[in-house]
Amino acid sequence: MSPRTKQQFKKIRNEKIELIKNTALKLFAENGYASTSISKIANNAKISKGLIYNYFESKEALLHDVMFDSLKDFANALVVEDINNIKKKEIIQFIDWSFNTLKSNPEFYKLYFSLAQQGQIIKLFEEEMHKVFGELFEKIIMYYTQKGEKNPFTKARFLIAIVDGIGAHYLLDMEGFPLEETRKMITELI
Amino acid sequence: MSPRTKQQFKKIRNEKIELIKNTALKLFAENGYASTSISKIANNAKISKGLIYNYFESKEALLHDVMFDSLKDFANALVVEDINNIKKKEIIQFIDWSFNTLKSNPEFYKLYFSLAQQGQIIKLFEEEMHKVFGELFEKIIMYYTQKGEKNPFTKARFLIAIVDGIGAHYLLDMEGFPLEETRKMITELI
Amino acid sequence: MSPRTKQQFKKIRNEKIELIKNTALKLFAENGYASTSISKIANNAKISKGLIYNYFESKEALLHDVMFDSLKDFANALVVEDINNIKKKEIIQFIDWSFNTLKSNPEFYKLYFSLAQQGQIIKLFEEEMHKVFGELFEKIIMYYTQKGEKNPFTKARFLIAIVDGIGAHYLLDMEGFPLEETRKMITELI
Amino acid sequence: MSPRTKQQFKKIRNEKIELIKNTALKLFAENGYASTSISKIANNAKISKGLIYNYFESKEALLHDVMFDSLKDFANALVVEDINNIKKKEIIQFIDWSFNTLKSNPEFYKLYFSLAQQGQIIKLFEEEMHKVFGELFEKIIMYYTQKGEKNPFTKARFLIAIVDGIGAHYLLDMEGFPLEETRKMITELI
DNA sequence: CATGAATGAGGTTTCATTCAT
DNA sequence: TATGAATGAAACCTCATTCAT
Repeated sequence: MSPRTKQQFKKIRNEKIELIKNTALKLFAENGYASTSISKIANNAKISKGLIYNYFESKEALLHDVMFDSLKDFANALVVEDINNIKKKEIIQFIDWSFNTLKSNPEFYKLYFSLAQQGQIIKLFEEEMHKVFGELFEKIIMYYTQKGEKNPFTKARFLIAIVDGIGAHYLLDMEGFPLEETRKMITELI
Repeated sequence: MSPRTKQQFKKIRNEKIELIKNTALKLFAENGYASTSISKIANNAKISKGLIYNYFESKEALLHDVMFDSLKDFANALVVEDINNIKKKEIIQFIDWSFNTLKSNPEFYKLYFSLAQQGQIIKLFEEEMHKVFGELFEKIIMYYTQKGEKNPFTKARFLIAIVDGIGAHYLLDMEGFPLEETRKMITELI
Repeated sequence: MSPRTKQQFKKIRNEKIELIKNTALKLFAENGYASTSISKIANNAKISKGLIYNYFESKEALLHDVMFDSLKDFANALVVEDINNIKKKEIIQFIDWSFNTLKSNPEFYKLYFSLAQQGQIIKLFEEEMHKVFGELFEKIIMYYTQKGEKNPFTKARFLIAIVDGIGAHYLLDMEGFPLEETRKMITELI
Repeated sequence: MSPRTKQQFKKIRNEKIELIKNTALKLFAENGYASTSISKIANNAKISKGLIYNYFESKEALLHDVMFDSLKDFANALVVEDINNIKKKEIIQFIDWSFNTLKSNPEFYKLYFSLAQQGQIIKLFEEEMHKVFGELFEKIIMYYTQKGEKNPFTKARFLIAIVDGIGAHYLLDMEGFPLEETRKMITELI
């Protein structure tokens, strides 16, 4: 039992933090944020309650970090080569990415949809959300503008709304919902 | 000195039940079901906690009744004159009705969207939801079938999903979201 | 609907009082005093809660009156013709009476046994109990004294204790318990 | 800074569990199960309400564990050397043990007597009770059978009933009741 | 005499958080 | 770093009692 090096400590820290966040995301998504207790998270992760408070200031801070992680991925999801000439293919790639992560990481979306309407809680990561979705939104507006659409703003709002709508309904019935076919329908709309 | 008549009692009952349900709906929608305490509802309605339990067996029963009321309205929203010949106009009227009630009664939708992803809670009114949305869904499938669409099922799913998507995004930003224009876009899609 | 006479009112009063006391006794015996709510009694008797408070000051007062009624019967149960010459037959008749009422009115005994050990509650009818059981006890002591027993006090205590023991066990298993045969055993002991 | 060892935690747990059970038994016995609140138990034990729920799932679970503990002692109280030849001395030793624990641990008996008549609650530890008292009862039947009694079943029922009767009356008047002398009377009956 | 709406104190239970080790 | 005992506020709920009619 030689003393651990700083690096070892750091590794342990990071592993534990990931474990806690993943467990929290899973349980928040399954049962809702308010109905998931810190105890449940600790039990599920097979650690103690106290340890969670070593890494996160509060339950709210944990939720924030959980959401932040997933939101970060969005920031880089709509890659645009030339901002002055956004291509349809790039938009479609973004939609595809969204649907793929919806399938591979449904927990985040479930949590997002269940919290989205709750003012108090959404404030915890309002800033990040605005930043990420704002940028995304801007690019789509620009795309439609460049395409010569009359109402690029409305078009962009519409596109994002229906992607979310499809996502939400897919999560409500993952077996029955025709995700691939609706994906194509959206693609045709763009 | 004679006791109130049965009618008088019934009137009091019904008024208080309405008061409680309306207050509950408002608060559930604002802050979520789990985060809304019975105390808050009582304070907001200016009655005692105990009275709520005079009229509702539990917090869950209250939620059930609140949802049930609004769900009932849906049952009659898509009026079809001839089931063997559903008209485009009828579908559009339903969409219009949905958007109008979204504006006039946003609380129900907020609550619906925030609960939709939570299996445990949705079970409270699963039966009603299945009945109402099931019938709605059937009619839309029939409409597309009668129109000769190749994938009426997918089309129907798609339509409902994007209506929900628009609804959700409208609620997230009631001032900024272009509801009227997106409504037209949907209409064109049908 | 001519106005009721005073007698009619009195009759209604008495009938209602009996109804309430009987219902209360039944429910207290079944589920315990503390676990029986005034509401349950009202529902069971098909009257309103308020009416109970018309006739009884409080739940405790109701319990008192319920117990008092049954206790009164005890007062006259051990009939003694000549106090200076109590006969064995008279004692046996009392035992018989006890066992008969045990069978015909088990509720009172159940309630009595379940409350007997609870100091706070027993105080509600301590006075009556002392009076009734005291007199009873005195007579049995006298009987044993007249018979020339060395320890009449102990004998009396013993007799009452075992009658209660038999009673309690009979109530615990009314079908299986050999009441008649144990009654004979007691009779032989006297 | 290292966490307490498992043994240290176990010791703390066990001590607190004992403290809570002892306090609960005392208060349940004094005022009855239903009339004893968790708050009272916590105050009496000088701990917080919450801690009780760390160790017991519910008030009912606490009652169960409290009863279970005491019932276990009964299981070994009637020691029989040769099951085919149960001796009078062994029965008497059991009676003696009963009376001694009645004096040293009256709380359990008080609680037992006050709950015995309440079906709902008794179900919490019905299984344990049946096991313990069933075995006891069997042995006494066998004893009377081996002695050549005509009605060993009735005799056994009678014996247990009167022991309980004596116990109950002793608890009602611990100073005045002649426990020693009634004990002898029972011994003579066997 | 009779009703049941209404209250509020107090009951059981949950849980985020703290802290000694 | 890690544990889980401990707290206390607040949640859901019950119920004896009051009172206007």
